Amino acid sequence: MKISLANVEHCPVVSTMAVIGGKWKILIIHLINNDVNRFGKLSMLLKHISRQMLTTQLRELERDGILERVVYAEIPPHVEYFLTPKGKALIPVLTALKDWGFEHALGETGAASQKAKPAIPA
Amino acid sequence: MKISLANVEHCPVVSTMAVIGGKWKILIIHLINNDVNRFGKLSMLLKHISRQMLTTQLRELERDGILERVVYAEIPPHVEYFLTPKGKALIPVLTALKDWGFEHALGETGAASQKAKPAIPA
DNA sequence: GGATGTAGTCAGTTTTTTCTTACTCAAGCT
DNA sequence: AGCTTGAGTAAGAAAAAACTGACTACATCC
Repeated sequence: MKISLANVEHCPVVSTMAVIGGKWKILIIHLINNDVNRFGKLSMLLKHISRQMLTTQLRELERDGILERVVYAEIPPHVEYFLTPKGKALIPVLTALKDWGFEHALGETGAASQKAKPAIPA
Repeated sequence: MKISLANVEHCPVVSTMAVIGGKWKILIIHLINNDVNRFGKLSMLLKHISRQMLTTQLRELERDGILERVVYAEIPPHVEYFLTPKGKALIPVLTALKDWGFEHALGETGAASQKAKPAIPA
């Protein structure tokens, strides 16, 4: 989520949204928090994300200090992702989002149902 | 409660993000929660939002049951926006976002590090 | 009889985000 | 000698989000 200098109101909420607002980011954070920490595995679970998107999102999350990228010098390549403390601190946010979603949004809102195209088919 | 990895598409987190993920939505919710409930006032405080954007976001939030639009039959037009109970239930989300932002994102991340004057009263 | 004020709408364009398809690298196996 | 594997890159296109500037309506005030 790109936020131009002109409209950032130095608001902590906006700052946070800038970090987790990407289309796949909270999902990625959630998966990594559940020990899905390899690129291929993430790619498999997030079936409809392109590899490039996944790379981009991972890089941004890394840049923002949310996760750490650990490269093992092996062939074929082996990379693992972990949440940093800063990333783990996002869990309460995840929880709040989840709680609200459970109670108010599952399969009913216009916004949620329009964008169907499930990330992972049931 | 843990989210099943097999059902990420029914993920409440995703549903919630679909509702509040717009560029201005949490800000609008925040302002309305602080009794800024008229179009013109919102437009003034969100200096850099276009009127059309504001209209669109308000309409979407209304469609998603987050806020209620009350029209008074007056000239010049008089419209007020209020959070519904469903919308008020988002306050904990707002709080979680704000808390994380205060502690981890203000003026430091790549995504959110643009500096600006605070224009939104906390 | 023109300006004022509120809450918009409309058409068209630009910017940003996301997707598609093809390609890479280097070791190990067959 | 070629296929497989994991974790990506590159280039370009398509789709979505956001922006711009001009325009509307109508009662009241000056």
